[in-house]
Amino acid sequence: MESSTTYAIVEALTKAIVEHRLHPGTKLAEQKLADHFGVSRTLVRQALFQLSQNRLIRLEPARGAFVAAPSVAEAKQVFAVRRMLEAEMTRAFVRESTPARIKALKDHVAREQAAVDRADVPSRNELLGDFHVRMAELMGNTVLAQMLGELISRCALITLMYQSASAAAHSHEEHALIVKALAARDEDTAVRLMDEHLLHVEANLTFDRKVPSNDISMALS
Amino acid sequence: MESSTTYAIVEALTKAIVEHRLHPGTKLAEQKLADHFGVSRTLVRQALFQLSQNRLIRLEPARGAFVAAPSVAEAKQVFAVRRMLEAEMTRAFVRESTPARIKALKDHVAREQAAVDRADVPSRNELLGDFHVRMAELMGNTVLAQMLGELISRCALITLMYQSASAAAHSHEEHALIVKALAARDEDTAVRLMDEHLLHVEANLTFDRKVPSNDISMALS
DNA sequence: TTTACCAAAAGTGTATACACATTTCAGCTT
DNA sequence: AAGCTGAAATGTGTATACACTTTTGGTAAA
Repeated sequence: MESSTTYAIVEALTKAIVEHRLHPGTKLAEQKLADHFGVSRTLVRQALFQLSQNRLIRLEPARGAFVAAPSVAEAKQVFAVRRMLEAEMTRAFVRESTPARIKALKDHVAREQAAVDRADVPSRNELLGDFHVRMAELMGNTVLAQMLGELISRCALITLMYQSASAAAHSHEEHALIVKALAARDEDTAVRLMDEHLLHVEANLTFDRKVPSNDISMALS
Repeated sequence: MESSTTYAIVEALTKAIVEHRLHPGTKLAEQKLADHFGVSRTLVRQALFQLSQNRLIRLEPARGAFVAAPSVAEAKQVFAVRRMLEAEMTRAFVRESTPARIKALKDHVAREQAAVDRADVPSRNELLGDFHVRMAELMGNTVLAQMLGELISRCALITLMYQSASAAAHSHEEHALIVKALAARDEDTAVRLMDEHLLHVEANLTFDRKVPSNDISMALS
């Protein structure tokens, strides 16, 4: 089972949704997508189902697929869970910290810095989200990493793209501070900084709604 | 989109897997399942894909679907994440506790007691797992509840069914103690009890492997 | 002008067909 | 007897067909 074609469709749609070329509420008609990708509806349906599991789209029975529009309440819940998870993760990170792990995080923050400097918006957003996943991965807990990845991508729609440039820079600085505290093995500070960081990101979300674009091909091309 | 027929297939297979009528490693051939449920392979494939997302089965390209066999390492990771999440959840529960929420948990524990008393194994196992999901639901955080539900079902294969009767009774007693601490608004005790409870459950897992049964119809009937 | 209705168009839900990959197993070789 | 080979059988991957539902758009009645 499992086709890489389906995966390519999922990736393309995910990118388009996260980058807001496809606005929340936009209908994703199967045949149109099939034509665009040059495949049958079968593969498109598989991709749509997968995207629905990632909460990037909603599937309505007999009506079709629509780009999701996560509510404010849902975003708050996601952040509440992230704070729970990441506070403990940070604590565990300090306790089991190794030079290699610290270095890996420092490298990541350096890449963030580079992306921020050259105003590379897509890279910047991806790296800012990946910081958190990277921490989980470094802990060697793939389940945790996947879970966090899910949570983050779930509100990528909101968190990543609705963030302003200054908010992004702010996020990056906070990541740097967190790494500094981790390196110093200052557990309480690291945990506090992580918690505050997530609260800041949450507070900076903007929840504006835009008009659906109805030209899917244009958005994907 | 989304068919209730597919859902029924997912439920039936989930039940069969969790209750170990289908052993880890068993191949789930699409046509056989289709015949058994009286539908086409289309719906079976949808169901299998969904089950693979829940980690109850593995999909191997061009080879088919097999009942998953979570490794010890994976189970430990799942429990590590659960401890993170549930420690914080317990803390939050105490802080935002209300009489209604306490009562709901007490009722749940009473139902557990009943199931344990009448040695109703399926109900007992379901209720023991649901205790944790119930707490999340009571917090009003559906995202958290879903996430926990996912984690729990992910290792339902291991946790629920490989538990002995005495371990189940032990779990139930610990739930009762946790609720007691919650009712007393004793945050530290509640958190500690929850953490210990999860460690106990983890410690009691048995990781024996059984021979695959190759008669799917029999297992499902 | 607005609302109600119905037929055509478009779209989803499921089954089936067929191409291609994997597994199985009989027959051959060593 | 054990191992290799290849053809048949089995099974998955994708496309297509068709039934049924929703949406659309136009016409007629209020």
